[in-house]
Amino acid sequence: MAKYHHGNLRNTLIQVATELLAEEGTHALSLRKMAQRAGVSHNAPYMHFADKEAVLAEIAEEGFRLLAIEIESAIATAENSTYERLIAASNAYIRFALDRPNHLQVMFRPYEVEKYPNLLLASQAALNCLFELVKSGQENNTLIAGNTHQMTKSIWAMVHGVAVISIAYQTNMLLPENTSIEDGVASVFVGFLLDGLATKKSVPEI
Amino acid sequence: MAKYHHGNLRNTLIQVATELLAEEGTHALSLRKMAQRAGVSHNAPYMHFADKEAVLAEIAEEGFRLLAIEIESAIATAENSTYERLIAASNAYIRFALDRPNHLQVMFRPYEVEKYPNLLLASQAALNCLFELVKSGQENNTLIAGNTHQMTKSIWAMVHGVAVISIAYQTNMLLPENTSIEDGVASVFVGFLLDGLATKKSVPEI
DNA sequence: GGCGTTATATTGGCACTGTCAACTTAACAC
DNA sequence: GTGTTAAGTTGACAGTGCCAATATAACGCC
Repeated sequence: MAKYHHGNLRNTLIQVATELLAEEGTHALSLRKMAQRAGVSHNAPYMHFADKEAVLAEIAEEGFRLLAIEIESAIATAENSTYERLIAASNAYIRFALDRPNHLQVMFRPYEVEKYPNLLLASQAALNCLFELVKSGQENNTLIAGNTHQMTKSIWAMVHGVAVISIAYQTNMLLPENTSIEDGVASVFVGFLLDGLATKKSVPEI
Repeated sequence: MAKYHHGNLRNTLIQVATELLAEEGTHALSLRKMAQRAGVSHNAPYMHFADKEAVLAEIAEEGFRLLAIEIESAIATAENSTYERLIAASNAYIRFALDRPNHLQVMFRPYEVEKYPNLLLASQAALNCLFELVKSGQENNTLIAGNTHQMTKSIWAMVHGVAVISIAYQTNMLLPENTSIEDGVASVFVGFLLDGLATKKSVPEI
C-alpha cells in the first residue's frame, strides 16, 4: 500500500465519479471535475484511463456488479418459489434503476464492446443470476421447457424495458396511479410474461 | 415562403442535426457543427431553440412520429390477425431501433417532460398504435381481458427492452446465432409475452 | 416610397471540456 | 546512491454551450 503521490488514485477516481454521476447526472460528469474532487490535477486521470469512455466503462462495470449483488440478495430473501424469486429479482432491478437512473444510463451506453471485455463479463454475471433462477424453475417444472438463455433474456428485456421507460418519463407512467413499483411489476408486467412462461397451460397457441 | 436571411432555418437545423446524429452519434452532435452544416453562424440556432436540449427534444419528437409511421405501416401490411399484427409492430419497432440507434437513444433521454409537452404527445401517439391493436385483440377475444393500457405497456416495455439491449451490445446477443431479428422477436420474446396475454389458457396461475 | 419595429442572424467573448506534449517528482531496483 | 520508470503537473489547443452586443433584412404602417 505504498503511496506514490496520491495513493490509489484509480479507485478514488471511479468512486468520486460515481458520486458526481449520482449528484449531477451523466451530462455534467467531466474528467476535470472528478480530478478536482479527487484533489489531483486535471490530467492525472490519464495515468489510469485511456480516455473518458474508459472511465465510464469502469463505472458501468461497477454498476453491473452492484446490480448483481442486489438481485442476488433479493432472491435470497424471497420466498422459496420460482415465481416469488423472479418477481423479487425483477423488483430489485427496477429499484436499482429508479434509485440510480444515471448509473443505469451509463451502464447501457453504446460502448465498443471489444474494448471493454470486463464490462461485458460483469453484465453477463448479473444476467446469470436470472439465468440460474429460470433454470431451477424449469427443473422443478414451474417454468416451461425451452431455451433457458432465451427465456432469461426475455425476462431481462422486459424488466429492463420497464426500468428504462420509467426513468425516461421520470414517473411511473407505466403503472396506474397509487400503484407501487413493486406491485406493478408483480401484478402486471412480469406477471404477464411469466404467464407466458409458466407451465400448466392447455392451449398456448393463439 | 419569404426568405429572411436563411429561409426556414428551424427545419433545416433539425434535419441537419438528424443527419449528423446518424453519421457521428449522439456524442459528437454539437450545435456549432449543425450550424456550420446549415451554413449559418454558430449562434443562429439560438433564434429557434432555447438550448441544445430543446433541439434534441425536437429530434426525439420527430423520431416518435417516424416510429409511429413505421409501426402503422407494418400493421397495415401484416396479415389480419392480432397476433400477426403485434409481431409485425414489434418487428417494426426493433428494426427502427437497429437502423437508427442514435436516434432512439435521443428519444429516450431523461428530458424534463414538462418542458416538452409535444415530445410526450408524440411518444404517446406512437404508443397508441399498439394500444389500438391490443384493444381490437381484446374485442375479438384473441387477448385476455384486462387493463388495455397496462397490457399495451407491457408489450412496449418488452419490445423496447429488446431493442435497447440489442443496441447496447451492438449485436443480437439476445438471440441465438443465425436467427434474424424478426424470427427472434416472433418466436421468442414477444411470443412468450403474448402467450401470457393470450386467451384459451386453463390455469394461468403458477 | 420612407420609417420604425421586430424577428433573424452575426461577431466576439467566456468558462468549460477532452486530450496532447513537455516537464517534474517520487518510488523502486540494483 | 543513482538511474529508470511510473505517477502526477503545467501549459496549451481546438472544440463546446451559451451570453451580450451588434448588424441586417423583412414587415406593417403612414
